[in-house]
Amino acid sequence: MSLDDRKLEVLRAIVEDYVATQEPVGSKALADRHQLGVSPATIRNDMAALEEEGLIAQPHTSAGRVPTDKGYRLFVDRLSTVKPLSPAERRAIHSFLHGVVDLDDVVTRTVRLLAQLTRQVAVVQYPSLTRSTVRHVELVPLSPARILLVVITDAGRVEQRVIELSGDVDEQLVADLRARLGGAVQGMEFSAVSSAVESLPAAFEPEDRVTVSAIVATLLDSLVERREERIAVAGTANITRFGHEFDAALAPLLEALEEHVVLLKLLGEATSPSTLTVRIGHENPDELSAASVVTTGYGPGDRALATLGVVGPTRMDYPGTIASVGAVARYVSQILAANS
Amino acid sequence: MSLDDRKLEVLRAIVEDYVATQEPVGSKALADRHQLGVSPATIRNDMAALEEEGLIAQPHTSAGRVPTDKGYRLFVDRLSTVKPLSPAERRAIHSFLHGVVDLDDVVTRTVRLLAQLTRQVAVVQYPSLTRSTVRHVELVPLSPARILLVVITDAGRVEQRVIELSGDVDEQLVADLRARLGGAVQGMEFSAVSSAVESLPAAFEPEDRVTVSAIVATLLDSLVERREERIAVAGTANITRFGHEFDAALAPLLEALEEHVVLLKLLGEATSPSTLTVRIGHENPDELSAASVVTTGYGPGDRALATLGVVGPTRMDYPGTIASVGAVARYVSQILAANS
DNA sequence: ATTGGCACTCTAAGATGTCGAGTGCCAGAG
DNA sequence: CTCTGGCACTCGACATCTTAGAGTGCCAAT
Repeated sequence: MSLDDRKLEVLRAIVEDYVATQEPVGSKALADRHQLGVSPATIRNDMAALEEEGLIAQPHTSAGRVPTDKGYRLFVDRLSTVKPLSPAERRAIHSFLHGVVDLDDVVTRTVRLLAQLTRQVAVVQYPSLTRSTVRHVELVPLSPARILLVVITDAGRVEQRVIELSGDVDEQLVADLRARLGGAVQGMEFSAVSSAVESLPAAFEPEDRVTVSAIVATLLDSLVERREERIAVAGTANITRFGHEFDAALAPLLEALEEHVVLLKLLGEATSPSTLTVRIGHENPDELSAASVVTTGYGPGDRALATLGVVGPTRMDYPGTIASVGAVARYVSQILAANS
Repeated sequence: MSLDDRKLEVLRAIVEDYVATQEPVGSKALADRHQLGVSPATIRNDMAALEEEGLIAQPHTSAGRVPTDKGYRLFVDRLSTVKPLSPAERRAIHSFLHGVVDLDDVVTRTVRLLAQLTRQVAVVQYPSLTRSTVRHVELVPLSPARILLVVITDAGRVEQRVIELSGDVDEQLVADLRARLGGAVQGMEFSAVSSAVESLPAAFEPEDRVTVSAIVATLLDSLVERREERIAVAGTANITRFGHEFDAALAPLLEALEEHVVLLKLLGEATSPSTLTVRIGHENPDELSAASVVTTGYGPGDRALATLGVVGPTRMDYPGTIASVGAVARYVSQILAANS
C-alpha cells in the first residue's frame, strides 16, 4: 500500500492544523478548512491508511488524529516548503544585530533574537577558537606558585586560565617565557600553535623545564584540545507555551537546559556542519525526547565554527522555525565575516 | 488585643506544619502534632485572634489556615531559631568548594551548591571589582579604529572591552599609552584609578588627546562607574517544586530569572551589606511578589563585595534556607580571603 | 480562660447523565 | 476501482448532583 499524493496532502493538512490549534484534528474539520475536493468519508479512509503507516495516531478512540514523530519527519522532509520571513522579522533581525562590536555581544544578542523570533528556547554555542589566530599572550604572576595565562584572539575574544604550579617560580623566568611565547605564537592560528611551542621547554635551563612545560601544556589545553564549552540560552520562559504535555516533563527539560554539557552534545551531534538539521522527538537524547531541535552551523564565510538553534515542542511550526534559524545563522555569519 | 506567648506558639506551629505539608492546617491537626497542652477549641480561639491581626488567613471558609506574608515575617523575625546544618550538608559544602582556583570557578560552584542545598533557585553575583587592585593593563589594536582593552585584576579576574574609535590610530601611540597606563595604575585599587589617570591625556600631543581620552574614559567606565553586572543562576528546575500556586506565574518568574537586570536590582537592594536579609512575598518587586528571597553579602574578610542568595516560594523552610545561605557565604568568603 | 458539643459551611471527590465529535463500515453511485 | 452518504457506535468533555469529611464559629458549662 503506497501513499498517493492526496494522502500526503491530508497529512500536511493534519500537521498544519494541529500545530495551529494544538488539538487533535478530525475528518470533518479537515474537509472544511482545506480545499481537498473530497468528502470527510474519503478523508477518513486516507487517515486510516496514514495511521496504518504510523504517521498519525489517535490519543483515544473517538478523538481526532495527531501526527506522530514519524509523521512530522515525513512532513519536514518532503512536505514543507520554506516559509519566507515576514518584513517585520527581517527588521527584527537587522535591528537586533545592528551595531555589535564584541564577539560576546554577538552571541548574547543572537540568542535573544532567536528566542524572540521563534517564541521558543534558543541556544547558541560560542564560536570555537580553532580557526582564530593569536593576537597576544600574557602571563601574569598572581602569587609565587600561581600564574594567570591570558590569550587574546583576533576575534576580540579573551581566554584566561589560572595555572597552579607545584613549586614557586621566579618572576624573571615568567618574563622570559612570556617574551618567547609571544614571539613564537603571535599571529598564528590556534591549530598551528601546538607544533610551534613544543620545542620551547628545551630552550630553558633544565631546572625550569618542568615549570615551562606545565605552562605550555595549559596553553595548549585551553586553546586547542579542549573543545569550546560555552553556551548561551534564552527564552526559557517560552516553555510555558509548549503545552500541557510538558507539565510533567518540565523539570527534566529545565535541568537539561541548565546542564550545558547535554546541550553541547546536542549541538555537536549535528551531522553536517553547515546544513540545517531537524531532530524530532525520540530522535533526541532521552532528556529531550518530547521536544524537537532545529540547529545549524554558523561562522564567518562558509566555515561553521559553532552551532546555534532552538528547542521547542514536537508540535512546532517547522517551516517558520527553520526559516528563522537559517536566516539568523546566515546573518550572524555575515557579521562575523565582516569583523574578522 | 495583644498576642500572648501561646498565640505566637500557635503561629509557629502553623508555619512549620504548612511548610512541611503544603496544606492548610486546621486546629485539630495542630493539637495532635504539637504539644501545646490545650484543646482544639482553644487553638481555634487563638487562630481567630491571629487572623484578626492579619497573620494567617483561610483560603476558603471551611479550610485550615495558611500564614500570610505578614505571618511569615513575624515568624522569621521573632520565632525562628537558627537550624544547625546537618553533617551531610557540611560535607557537601566542603567537597563542593574544595580545590577551586579561579574566581569564576568559585562562583559557578557556589551557585550550584546553593541550589542543591536549598533545593531552590540560587543566585550569585560576581564579586564587584571596586576593591580589587589592577595587576596589569593591556591594549591590543584589533583594526585601525578598534582597540581591545584588557584589565587583569589581582583576584585573577579579567575584564575586557572593545573600544570603537572615531578615527584611525597609530600603533606607536597605542604602545606609548599602554606603557604610561601601566605605570600609572599598576597595583592600584580600582577606586583610586580615577584620579590617577585624569591627568594622562595632558601628557600627549594635542592631536592625540581625543583618542587618549576615549580610551581612558572606557577604562574608567568599565572598572569604576559601571557596577559589576554578571550573575550566575542555578537550580531553575527546582521551581517545579514550588507548588501549584506558581503554575500560572511560571512564565514571569522564568523571565525575571533570565533578565539579570531584575536580579541585580534585587541583590543590590539588600539594606545592609553583610547582614542576611529575607524578603517575603509582596516585599519583593512585582515580578517576584509570590516568592521569597534570602540574600547576604560575601567577600574576602568582612568586606562584602557581592551578594548571593536563593529565591523560593513564600512557604519555604526559612530556618534551613537561612542557615544554608549563611554558611555558604561564610565559607566562600574564607576561600576568597585565603586566595587574595 | 478553657473546654466539649453542636450546627453549619464549603470543598474535594465520586457518581450519573447528556452531548457531540469522531470513527469504522457498508452499500450504492460514478 | 474510487468515492460518497448514511448510520450505528464509542468515548471523552462537561454539567449536575450527591456525599463525606474537615474545619469553623459559637455557646453553655466548668
